[in-house]
Amino acid sequence: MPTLTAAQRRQQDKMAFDAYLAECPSRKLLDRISDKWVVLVITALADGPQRFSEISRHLAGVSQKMLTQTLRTLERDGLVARHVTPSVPVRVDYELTPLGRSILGPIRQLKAWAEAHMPEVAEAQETYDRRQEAR
Amino acid sequence: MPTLTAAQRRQQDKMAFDAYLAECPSRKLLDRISDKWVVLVITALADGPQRFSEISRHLAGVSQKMLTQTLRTLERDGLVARHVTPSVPVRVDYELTPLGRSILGPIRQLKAWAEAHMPEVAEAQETYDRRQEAR
DNA sequence: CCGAATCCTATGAGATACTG
DNA sequence: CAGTATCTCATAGGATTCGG
Repeated sequence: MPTLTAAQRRQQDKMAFDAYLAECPSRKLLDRISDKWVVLVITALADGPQRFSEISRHLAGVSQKMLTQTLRTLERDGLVARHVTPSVPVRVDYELTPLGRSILGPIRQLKAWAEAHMPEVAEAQETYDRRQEAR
Repeated sequence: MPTLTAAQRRQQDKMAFDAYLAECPSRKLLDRISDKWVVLVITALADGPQRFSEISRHLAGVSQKMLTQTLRTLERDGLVARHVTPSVPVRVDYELTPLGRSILGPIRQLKAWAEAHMPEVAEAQETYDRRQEAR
């Protein structure tokens, strides 16, 4: 018999995960989504379902190994759905699940931030490096 | 002599960085900020300046090597400022720069997402794994 | 207390070759 | 086309030791 209401349970669940704690599963999840390829794949899939080769072309320089690996992990975590059309040759499409779309906002912002603030970061680096070599 | 107006230049600069391209510096920047420790350090510093040991205690399980490394990179990229008080023993404080605070939003959301959606992800994993072992 | 330096191991990640 | 399987090399990251 439950001693908590459903609302209390939900509140509890919310507080139950703290990425600051090493053993907390949310720390591992954070580690998995804090990944260059994850960010790029998710933002690429924002436009709609895409085939393996389309994604591959979209993300210049990704090896098929990393792409496969990233897509598998995302599928297992429930962020991406995989649809196989058993034709010859096979056709495989990937698309964001509702859960996957729920992370789209933060991830897009991260990518946008990196692209928008490159000049400032580059300048900061030059300043830092100049200071270092002056020792 | 410039063939573009300042506004056009600004627009150009904005478009000039594309993380989808392998050689683009913004791809590397994205790679650096898409990091578990970066996310945790930045969110920890959101509360205000903190000493090395304070951050260390805040992020359970971080080795001092990773913390130092992360802080150095963030300092070089201009996201974090380092203040040394030459007492004995030395006191070192870290704080977010304005540039560092500008990324706080996206990063906080990422951490919050991981903590909030752990149950759904865990369930997705179980479903996935059950499907796999049924083969 | 804050960190640099070193050593060591596990994982990351590309290149290549092969299959349904 | 969409993978899987290996191989190889580089990097991540922990443990430990030492220094200002």
